[in-house]
Amino acid sequence: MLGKPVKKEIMETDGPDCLIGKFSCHQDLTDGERSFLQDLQKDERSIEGGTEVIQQDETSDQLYVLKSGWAYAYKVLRNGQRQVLEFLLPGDFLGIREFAYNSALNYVVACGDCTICPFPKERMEEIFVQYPRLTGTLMQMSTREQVVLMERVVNLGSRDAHERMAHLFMELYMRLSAVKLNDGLAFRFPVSQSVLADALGLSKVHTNRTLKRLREEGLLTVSNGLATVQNMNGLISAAQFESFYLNDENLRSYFGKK
Amino acid sequence: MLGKPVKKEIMETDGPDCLIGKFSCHQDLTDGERSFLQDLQKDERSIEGGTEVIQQDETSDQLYVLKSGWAYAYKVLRNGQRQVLEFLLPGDFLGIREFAYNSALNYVVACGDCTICPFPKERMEEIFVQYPRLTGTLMQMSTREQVVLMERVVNLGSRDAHERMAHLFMELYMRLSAVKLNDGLAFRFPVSQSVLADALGLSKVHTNRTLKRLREEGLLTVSNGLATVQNMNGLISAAQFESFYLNDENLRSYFGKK
DNA sequence: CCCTGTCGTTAAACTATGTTACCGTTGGGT
DNA sequence: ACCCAACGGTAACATAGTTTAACGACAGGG
Repeated sequence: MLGKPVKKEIMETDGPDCLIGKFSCHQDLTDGERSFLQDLQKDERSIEGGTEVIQQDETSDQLYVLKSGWAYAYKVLRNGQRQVLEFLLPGDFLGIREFAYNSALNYVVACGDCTICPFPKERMEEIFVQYPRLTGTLMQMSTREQVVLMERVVNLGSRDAHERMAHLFMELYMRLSAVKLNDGLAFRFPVSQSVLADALGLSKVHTNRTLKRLREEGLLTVSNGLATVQNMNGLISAAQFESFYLNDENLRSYFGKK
Repeated sequence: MLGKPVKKEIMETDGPDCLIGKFSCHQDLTDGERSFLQDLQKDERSIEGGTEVIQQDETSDQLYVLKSGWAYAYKVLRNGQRQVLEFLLPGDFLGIREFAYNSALNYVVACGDCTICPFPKERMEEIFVQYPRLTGTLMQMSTREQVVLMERVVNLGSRDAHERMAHLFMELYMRLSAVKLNDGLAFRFPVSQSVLADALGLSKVHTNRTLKRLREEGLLTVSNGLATVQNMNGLISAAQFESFYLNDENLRSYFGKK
């Protein structure tokens, strides 16, 4: 608990190619497409934990690829309540939702140190005009994110605290293992209980209680920024988790591949 | 279903052009684009209330434009719970979210009689290849839907029953009045309390209580399939409603227009 | 015509979750 | 070395929301 001499850090498999990797999941890339994508990531910035990458209501013409580390998007209501909308993992775009708007609709903040690759919004328009195949993939990715959001709506609307939390951890586990960022049944989880509470729409206290219950049931432990699934089947059924919506095999292919 | 003699029906301003109208909000259309869109709606079908247009887990290569009437999308959990994900209004696409997947992720069912225009999924791909400007607009529309979903996440995660219900009615009012389907402060609301409950993530009983409270506070009445806002400012502040996210003026333009 | 099912409505008892309050540990700043 | 802020943890109490159950209105079907 203390000296953490061993603090085993899980590799963040970033490499210079996370964007290409992401698109490759959906389609085979031509050389032209490949070098276009590579060009988007030529710029790279390190930011430290807590940095706000995107500010609600502010205008920016930058988009980012999250290359390593975690971030989360949140909104603040007038009464001060904060709602975490989603966790962003390596390979995700930051601000792509805002690119259709004149100003950002939510904050995005790094949770733990991150590497991000900024590029100007206008480059998206190049895609529409010059790379119809990439556009199709982009639409697919955007749809996929919508589907994840819908699942979150179900989570908040229809599940109780216990199911909800189990579901969130399953979602994260699946998303991380899709890009090999898990370490067997464990994964890095750089999220405080209070952020977790705001993601689940629960109070801090109840979040803590629920976490404790998951631990006592032998389903999952979280400590020291590390989450470990102790009983996968148990967790899956506690969450009523359907992996379906996250499964790339269920994605329809438009252009070559899969 | 049959005689319904007087039942004041509010006009559903459909016309043959709801799709074109929708795209025109985002960009000026060329003749080619216009006739392509018109072609998508050449087919037209009437369906009666309760018909399931899209079935969870089933495959279809049809997409639809909802030309008149309301529909809603929902999911069913293993324990039988139903979560309504969104209400679909005239001019909306049905199934566009599924078009990236091999099979549908949720049901879509008509609430009240509807007219829909089916067209094959493949026509979407034509858009990517042949109409980059339409593609950009499509991305914008998809982003917009995501933003609405995010607002729904906030609603379910951070607001209590009263705020939540007020917010939903404000959202619907705004969306309807954007396409002139309101009648002053009133609008058609063909939704039973139990569907409403499943949309808000509340029990039927509490939904009824909350509706009663809104009525007693003089904010909103719902009866006989008709919702009437009695006190707009009151409703807005009860909902902590920010019209921002629904406002087309906040959309960034890529290609001509606005 | 009655019978049955759906819908809105309300009351009372119960329970999941929120609130407030407090404690110990850790780590960074001065 | 100190202090302070952030964080995890827990208990006792307060309340929003659920569950069950019951009633009337209404509509459709035989």
